[in-house]
Amino acid sequence: MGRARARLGALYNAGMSTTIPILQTLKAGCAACSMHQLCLPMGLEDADIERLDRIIGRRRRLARDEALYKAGDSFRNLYAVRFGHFKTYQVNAAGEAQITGFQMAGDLLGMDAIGAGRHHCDAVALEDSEVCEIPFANLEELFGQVPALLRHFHRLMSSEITREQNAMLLLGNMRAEQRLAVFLVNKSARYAARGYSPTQFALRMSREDIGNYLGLTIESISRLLSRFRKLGLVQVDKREVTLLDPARLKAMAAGTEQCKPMA
Amino acid sequence: MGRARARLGALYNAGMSTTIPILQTLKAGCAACSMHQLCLPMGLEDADIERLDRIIGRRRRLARDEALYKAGDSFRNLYAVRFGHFKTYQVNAAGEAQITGFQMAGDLLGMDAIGAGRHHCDAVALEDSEVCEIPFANLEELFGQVPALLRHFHRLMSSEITREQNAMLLLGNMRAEQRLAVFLVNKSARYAARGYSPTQFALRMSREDIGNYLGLTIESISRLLSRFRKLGLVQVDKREVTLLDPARLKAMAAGTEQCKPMA
DNA sequence: CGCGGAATTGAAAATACTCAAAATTAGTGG
DNA sequence: CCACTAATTTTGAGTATTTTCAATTCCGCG
Repeated sequence: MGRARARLGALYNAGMSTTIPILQTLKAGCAACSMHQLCLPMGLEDADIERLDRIIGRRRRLARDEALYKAGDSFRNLYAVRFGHFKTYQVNAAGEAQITGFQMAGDLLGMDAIGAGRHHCDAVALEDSEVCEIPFANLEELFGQVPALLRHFHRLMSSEITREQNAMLLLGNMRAEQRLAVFLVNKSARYAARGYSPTQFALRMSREDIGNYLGLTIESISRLLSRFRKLGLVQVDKREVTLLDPARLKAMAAGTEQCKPMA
Repeated sequence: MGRARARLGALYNAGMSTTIPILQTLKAGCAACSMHQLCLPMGLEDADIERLDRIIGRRRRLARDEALYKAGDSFRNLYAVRFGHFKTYQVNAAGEAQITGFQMAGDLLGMDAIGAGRHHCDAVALEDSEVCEIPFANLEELFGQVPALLRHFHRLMSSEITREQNAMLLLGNMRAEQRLAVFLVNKSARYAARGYSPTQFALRMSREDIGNYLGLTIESISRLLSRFRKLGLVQVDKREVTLLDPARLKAMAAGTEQCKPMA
């Protein structure tokens, strides 16, 4: 986690993480963004989307393993993921990390920093990604003029609270097997909401990240995936996952069914 | 948890949970409330506190074990705790609960319901308590007129996210001993912030509730408390706790120190 | 072709859980 | 106010799930 060094120069070099002029020119705004049904502009009228567009800052591209922000950075912007995937994690006094979430296109990053005016987790790209920078001060101004925007923002923050309460439920009283089922079913639903296949998708994160997020070790994740595979619940090829029995997985996620390790 | 029936008629009868006329008359508003430095009106000017006062609904008293709201209830109000203590918990498909937080005077309840317009956890009084009902629709109106209020509200929601991320860290990668240390140190800090002793306070919740919150069993909590007691870290009498070695407890909470069970 | 990170698998160990019983405390009714 | 009953807490013994440690294997990439 903390030891993950940015592997620059894979597809993008360090310079790419700053704004690319040609993209600025091509910038089409929220209305044209495929995520505007999920993201901050959701439900806004065209005129209001326009106003939102005007305050949105530059786009930022991040190479895999590059940090969008780090704990301790002062808070100025929220970020909307345009494409790619991120993880956010907190590091405790002993230097161990806990991943608190995985974010994908349409998700908003940085809301936890509003309270203290300072980020207290790291946000790192899991693959080459792009975000919209949303200067929070400007957004606050706009809230006064676009009530629908404010209301949606509150819904987003509230949903973030709900998401984390669900994570507490998972970490607090589910067995390993159920945790992984919940994880897979969740990912499935999130891809479905974005128009992708609910049964076939790529995990963007390492087994270690999954384990960390679910409060388990990498070995446990590996063993569980093997078990799920042997039971015909999933098909796994590297990070490509196919859910072969979504119904059973959902039942396991709900806790109404379980699977024993085979003899 | 789910089986806890409201034990009415202890100090207050069922009728007390509705508004008591004499209290309405005596109602002095936020400015006079001892919690206004921590609660929603924090940092507001007198004139704005006045405006906030005008939208605040009735006060509600709750007897021990009485529910302020239940999962599924439609969301209309936020609640500010005036005195007493609450727990919020979510129930999963299998009927098991996970306590997601303990709230005390000055805390705001219900923010997680804004997103869906519906509560998805139960909030239950741990002792006889009182809350201010804050109609959210009115609060939203006021946001447009009192920017400082909106800003503080955002800080509160954001802090709620932060709190839950810390809970994830706790549940995801701390051992039992460290979890309990964090719990005690947290309580200590929260009482200190309210002007009470940081070293001596009453736990308002059962061992079962503590265990549930920390992702441990009641037996583990009991054993850990015994161990802490034998090591001279705390003194425990029923639910009365005295922190005898706060420094050591803080070190344990931070993960820089640990204590083995004695031979 | 070989290096290195990531993932898998196995065996042993540890932490926390379950089950059970006893002790203590709180609540209820006489 | 006391006694009885129910609920909560404590403690013990045995167990289970998950971790830890270790050894391979797999794969991408130079």
